[in-house]
Amino acid sequence: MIKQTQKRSIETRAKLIRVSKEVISAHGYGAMRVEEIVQSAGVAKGTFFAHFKDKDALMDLIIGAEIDALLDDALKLPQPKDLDGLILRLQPLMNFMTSERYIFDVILRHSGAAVKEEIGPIAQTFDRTIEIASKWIAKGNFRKDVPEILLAEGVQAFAVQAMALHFCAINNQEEMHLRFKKYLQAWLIPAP
Amino acid sequence: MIKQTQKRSIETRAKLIRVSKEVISAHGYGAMRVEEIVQSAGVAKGTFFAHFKDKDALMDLIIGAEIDALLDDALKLPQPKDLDGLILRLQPLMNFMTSERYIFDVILRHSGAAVKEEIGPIAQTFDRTIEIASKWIAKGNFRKDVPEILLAEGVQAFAVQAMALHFCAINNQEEMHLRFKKYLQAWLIPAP
DNA sequence: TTCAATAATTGACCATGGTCATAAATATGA
DNA sequence: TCATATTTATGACCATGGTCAATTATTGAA
Repeated sequence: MIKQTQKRSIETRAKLIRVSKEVISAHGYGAMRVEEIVQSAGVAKGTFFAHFKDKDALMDLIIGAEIDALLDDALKLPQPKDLDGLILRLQPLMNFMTSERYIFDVILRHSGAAVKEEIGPIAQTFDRTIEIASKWIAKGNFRKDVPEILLAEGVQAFAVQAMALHFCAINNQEEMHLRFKKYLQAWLIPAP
Repeated sequence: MIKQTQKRSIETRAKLIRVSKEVISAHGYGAMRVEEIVQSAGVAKGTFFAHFKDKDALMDLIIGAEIDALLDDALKLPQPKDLDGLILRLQPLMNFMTSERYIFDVILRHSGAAVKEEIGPIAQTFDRTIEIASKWIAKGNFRKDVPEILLAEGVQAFAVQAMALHFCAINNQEEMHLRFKKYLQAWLIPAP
């Protein structure tokens, strides 16, 4: 038997997401409170959890959508061919991910999905990023001794590392990108 | 003026840590409840937070100590010289870090310290791991076109990536180590 | 020993995410 | 349209981490 989803339910869910985005753009991700969302949306607290497994699930959705939008933007620009171009394309992504400690934490929690069947929005964007990056890498002037998918996975690993260190001490965003470049230089263009 | 620490305080703190370790070894890290700790220790809840900034701070301490012990173990063994040896030395570390999803989350949260002055136990073990790994790498038969510190940072980045993917879908520990090896082969012994 | 200053502890209270039995709304078949 | 089944919404309640003004213990100088 297939569960029938009523129009009312779809509307409530949409309202919750819309209100959440409004609240977030006003006060940031970390300050979002479920209580505030349900009050602004005019529904009961239980309704929120009838639509989203937990607060993190909604965050997964909204942050995942934001990342997807940034990937769309990156695809509108000409394909990068060298290291600097590659880094430049990934910069908006990394800047968003590090714009709030809370965002980065949510992303880390969701970057590996719990089970393959229920792979969440953020985990999907990670897959998508690897797919996109591997195509860029294949077309560019980078090492060829290793499959481009592996190279793309490495780019992601280094991006995470650079972002994690960004929250350390007095590192600013410029420093983060410099560190990222140092990693990628050694990873994508080795010269032993 | 220097704060005088009384013996009583030191004892209370030690008791809290001891009880916490007991409770954790009985039920795991994720199941630890502050309420249970203070009851077992026979102190008030406020006392816990007088000794530790928050629950995470205690976890940082205990998990950091565990990692340090594993690093000590690794240093007792002969120094690795090839890729398999390197991976073998890091295996106990990675197995512990992935033995509970909660542990891995705590580690990720603390791997980059908030400010340099108050770098926590886990962040310190990350520094120490890089230091140790870089020495191993310097002595081994690996690429020389890049400083060993950078190589060690990369090893850590790939370890985190392999561990994160371990929680994805049906990956077991063997698969995690295989993936790790694939990364390190390309990172430490490139052949372009 | 006494007393004032400082350190340590206490526990009632709060903040916030999350649950679940119950009620209300909606769809469906006769 | 009515009766019944299914979906959706409700809000009192719970779990758990965390706060802080008040209390108690300790120390050291007179």
